[in-house]
Amino acid sequence: MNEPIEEAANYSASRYRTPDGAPADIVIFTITSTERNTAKKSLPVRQLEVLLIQRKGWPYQGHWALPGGFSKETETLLDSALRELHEETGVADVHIEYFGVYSKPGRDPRGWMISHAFFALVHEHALANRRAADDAADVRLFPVQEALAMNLAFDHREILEDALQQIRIKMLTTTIAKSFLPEEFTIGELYQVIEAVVPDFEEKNFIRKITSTQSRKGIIEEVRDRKGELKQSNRHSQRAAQLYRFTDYVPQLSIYS
Amino acid sequence: MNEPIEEAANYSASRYRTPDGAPADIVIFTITSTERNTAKKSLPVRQLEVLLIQRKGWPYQGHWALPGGFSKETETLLDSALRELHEETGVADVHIEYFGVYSKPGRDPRGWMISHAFFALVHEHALANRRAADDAADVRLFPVQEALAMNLAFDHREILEDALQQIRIKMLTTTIAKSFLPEEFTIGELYQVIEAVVPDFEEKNFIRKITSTQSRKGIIEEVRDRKGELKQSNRHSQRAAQLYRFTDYVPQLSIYS
DNA sequence: TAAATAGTGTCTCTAAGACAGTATGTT
DNA sequence: AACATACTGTCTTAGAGACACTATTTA
Repeated sequence: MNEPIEEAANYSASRYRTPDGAPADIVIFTITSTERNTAKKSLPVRQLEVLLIQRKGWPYQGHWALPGGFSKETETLLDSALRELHEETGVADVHIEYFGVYSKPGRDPRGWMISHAFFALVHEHALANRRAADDAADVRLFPVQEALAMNLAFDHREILEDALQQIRIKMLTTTIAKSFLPEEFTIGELYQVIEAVVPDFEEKNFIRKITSTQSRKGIIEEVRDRKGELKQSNRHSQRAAQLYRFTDYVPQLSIYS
Repeated sequence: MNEPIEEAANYSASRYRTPDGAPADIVIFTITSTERNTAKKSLPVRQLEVLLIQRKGWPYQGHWALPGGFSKETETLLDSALRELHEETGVADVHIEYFGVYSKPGRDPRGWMISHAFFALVHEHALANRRAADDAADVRLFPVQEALAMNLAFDHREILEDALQQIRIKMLTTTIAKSFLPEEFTIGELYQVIEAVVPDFEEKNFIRKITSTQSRKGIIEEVRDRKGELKQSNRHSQRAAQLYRFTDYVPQLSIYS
């Protein structure tokens, strides 16, 4: 920026073909809870779902697609994604993360579109008051397995697969589980959330490991009330369960130690 | 793609401002070895270095920058990055990975440029026959600490910082160390490579852990010659050291197990 | 024979993993 | 009292962490 301005005159940017747009597409995940019909209190069934919109116009009219929109010159791609997320769901202040670019020639019949993919992790209740935006005929949550079997618009199936792979890895290596949980949660709830995202997750002594292993016990901490008493919840069982919250600590993983 | 073609006529893509280009920038890392001047054979000093080019024209003329180039409509961004990497270094078939997008308004005085950042990990000897490309006045390797202290073009310092953070995490959680090592290497060499990328890496019983810990010993394996004898090397010491190679196994890390 | 790297012995403490057993409080 | 979840006891084996010690070869 410290070059003489007149040099710019010698630069011709438009000698080459330029992209026709830079959309941001968002894979919005949530975990829904459904109560089971049992004799006593029991754990709900938790399922990972993804928000899709039904396209109103050309191309792929009537097909289900990931919500998204074109980025503007005056904003970053993250800004575009946040704007789109807010338009589509009314939520702000959630976990959102960039995870990939899709640039295969011919992927969009409208022209040369380089698409930027984000994933967002949202509480179920935050999606209560969603509505179809201008460019959508309908908005719905689909279980991920169902969405993967659908004939989605563009290369959105590939994007969804990649997003899913990403959050499976991150669920196990970071504390993103907290995006799906209330501030204070039980070990059983945490276990269920991990299971909903990573189907083959299985830890026999989960409660042991996470609460009494030196190297990991810093991840979560017991919740106490003002009197310093341990705070418990019996929302899922007769026997009350200890409540925990995440700390700010994130362990550094390594294959060499 | 199963919509009637004539619908496309109703779509006007150019109602909005479109990007002026989608460059791919590459952070090319290598580890250089310098022999120490000691009485006996000794381990070389290994240093992480990054390849920079000196810009020939406007903007940022004379400044050092990451190599990069504009993507074309007929290729993916990975193709652009590979093309650029090959032009700049003559190498193909190396570890290259996408890691981020840079879209802050005003980041490039030439216009609305959304830049895509890759990192590549290259053997030192592969950079022997590099030369300045058309758009560069000079090409050189810089130690990363030195590069970070320079006044790089555009937002390339930020990109370099992000790339460095990425490879530090990946050095410890994946087997990218093999990109910097020969096919067969000693434990001492592996340790040095990790140290060069992650300065505060320290494992007292490294050889123990990596060779005799059940959960990790699958990462590398001892090399044997045709007769089945253990193969050793004395390139860095009087006492020969066992040679190892990476297997295809990559451990799955988790904070919950 | 000393330099420089490579590797082993040994000890203590903590964690992993399995799994049976106990705890709690409603319907 | 049976259900459904939430833990705890106990045992065995494996790994971490520290650090002094031995091994190998040749300038």
